[in-house]
Amino acid sequence: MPVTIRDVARAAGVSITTVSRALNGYEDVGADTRRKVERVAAELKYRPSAIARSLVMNRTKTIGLLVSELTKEHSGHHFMFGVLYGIHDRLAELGYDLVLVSTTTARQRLVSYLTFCTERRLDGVIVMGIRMDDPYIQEVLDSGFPSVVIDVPLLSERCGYVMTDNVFGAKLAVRHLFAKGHRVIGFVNGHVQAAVSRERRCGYEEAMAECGLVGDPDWQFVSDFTERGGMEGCKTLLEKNPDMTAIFFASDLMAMGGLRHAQAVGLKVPSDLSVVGFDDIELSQYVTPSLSTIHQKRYEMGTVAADMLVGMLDQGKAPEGRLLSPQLFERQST
Amino acid sequence: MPVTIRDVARAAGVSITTVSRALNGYEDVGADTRRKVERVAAELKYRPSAIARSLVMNRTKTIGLLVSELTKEHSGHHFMFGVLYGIHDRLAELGYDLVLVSTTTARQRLVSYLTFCTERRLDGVIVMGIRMDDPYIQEVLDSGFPSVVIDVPLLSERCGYVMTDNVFGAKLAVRHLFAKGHRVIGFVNGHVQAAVSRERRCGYEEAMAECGLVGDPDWQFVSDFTERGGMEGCKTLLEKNPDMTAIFFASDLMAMGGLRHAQAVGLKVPSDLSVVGFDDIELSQYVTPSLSTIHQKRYEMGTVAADMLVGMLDQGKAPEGRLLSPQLFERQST
DNA sequence: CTGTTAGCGCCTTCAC
DNA sequence: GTGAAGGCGCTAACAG
Repeated sequence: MPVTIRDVARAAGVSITTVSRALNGYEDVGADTRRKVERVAAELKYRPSAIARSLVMNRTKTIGLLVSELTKEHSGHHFMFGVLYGIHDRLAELGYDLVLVSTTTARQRLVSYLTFCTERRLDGVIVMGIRMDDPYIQEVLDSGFPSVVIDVPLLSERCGYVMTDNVFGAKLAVRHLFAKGHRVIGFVNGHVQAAVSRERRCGYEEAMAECGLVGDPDWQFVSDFTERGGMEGCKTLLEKNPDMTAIFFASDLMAMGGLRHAQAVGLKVPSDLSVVGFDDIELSQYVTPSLSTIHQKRYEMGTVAADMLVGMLDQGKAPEGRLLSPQLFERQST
Repeated sequence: MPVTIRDVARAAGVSITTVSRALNGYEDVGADTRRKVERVAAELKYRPSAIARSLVMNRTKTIGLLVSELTKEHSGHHFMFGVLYGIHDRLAELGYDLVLVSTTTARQRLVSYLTFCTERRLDGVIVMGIRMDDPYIQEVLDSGFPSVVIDVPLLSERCGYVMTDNVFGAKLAVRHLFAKGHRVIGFVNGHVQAAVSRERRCGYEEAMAECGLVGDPDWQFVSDFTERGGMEGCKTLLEKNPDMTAIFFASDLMAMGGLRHAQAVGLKVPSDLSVVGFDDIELSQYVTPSLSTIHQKRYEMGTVAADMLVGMLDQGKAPEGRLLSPQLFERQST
């Protein structure tokens, strides 16, 4: 039904090839021929079929965003949205489309990510919000599909990554609490399957050591990034360590749980207990007391990931590992 | 490079046609032929090219999500994410892909939505977060592109819509405040370009009349859905009407601004001033005092929109207008 | 400079 | 039940 290149060729009285060349900016076309073709194409409202082009060029100019747990309610959403924006905006600038690929749906649990990507002939993928132990994701990465992973340090021939410098971020948090006079500083971490958890823990321990504080295992609690988990972590740490005056949470949502617990047991924040989160989700400005936290550059993570992937695709650049510096945002909870 | 249907045919010792039929579940294929083809296809890890199929079938099984203002910071995000999830999940179940189409980027400001949709040969579009007066969007809707619009009541041959029953929602809010004993109830609305604003205003005025309250124009303020705008609206209304004891805001974010202003001028919520929002964004549970609000079924709006569009596409169903009932969530601010 | 000839990978009549 | 053509809309050699 739509007007094809053939229609334009006929109307302009030239061959299909010439139309193709004229419209794609090739130099070897007569100036007036080109003008005529352009005029006719415009008059006919010709829209070249990206599908047909993809078939012959063997490139779809489309990249997939692989996300797991893209469900109604999930603790990682706050973070992922920001990244999504960055990815989308930059990809659009670079002339790439973005299709969402999630694994939450019944249908997609049957077909692997890899099948999906291959069938759609995606040029590359950006992976986000996926646990390191996800069986399907490994398949994609092993397949040599050009990819960039958010928040997991995986580097190979065709796979780069971008993440926040979590070690540094955790150090910022601990140093801040130390500077505020705290000496018994707890740490509530996220689940072990997240690479960021390892790094944040590492940063916590290193910073504690730097500050000359002994690291007691009882000062740490492994949770799951949820608010409920944060409450539990806060409760446990305070019970085990009555002298604890500050806790660093590996996510804002967990810190919210911490604030809630403190309130429940009548502890004043920040005077009785100081709290630092991680992420700087929007919520953290709004709660009372507002939450001091480590800000991650979400949007920038997205643009960097998009740039890296397209660089690999269009310019054959090598994938790399990029660390973005986080920042401490001091608010009322410390 | 990837294995094609021809490779499978050769390896199975049958024709391309037979492979196609066997793999696509046609009946007129010998039982053992089918088994053999399936086995060979699996062994070779054959992945049919969605691109090639699209070209010949003239259908991409891809729908576009048109969003404007998909920027780093925007007041509508909270709402749009929920809808996005619903759309994506349902579309995946139905075998459709979702590509994001936004207009924020430099490149896309040059090409209209319509051009984009046509070139990608999208099967349909879902439109969300777009002002009614957006010049480009009209182009898409006029073009007869199968579409479903979120939050704007546009109904035509190829265009349906889904939105919350905003009139009813606003009434819920006003009735609730009335039931709490308030008689001077203000209303801070969003910008006029949003269809929902008209409806919420309508619901406010009708409910006021139902309650036997005279509607003073000074009780209303037209703002812009932002927190800052909400602050301003709250301030203005209270200055003009010192006896005002309750305000209904057309969005939670504006209500946040209201809460902030109240706090700034030393008004206690809810005793001095009661506040009701609209949307039930996540924030509203976390602020202190937590915000009473009109809950919108965001995820469901997405699934309904996806169902409607695919119904039009796959079953030739007629587009329709669907209203979803909101709910009052009573919290501490009233 | 421009047209002709081949496909890209797949589905679909139409014969056998 | 199966295969042989033809073509979806476009680009890419290769000739002239």
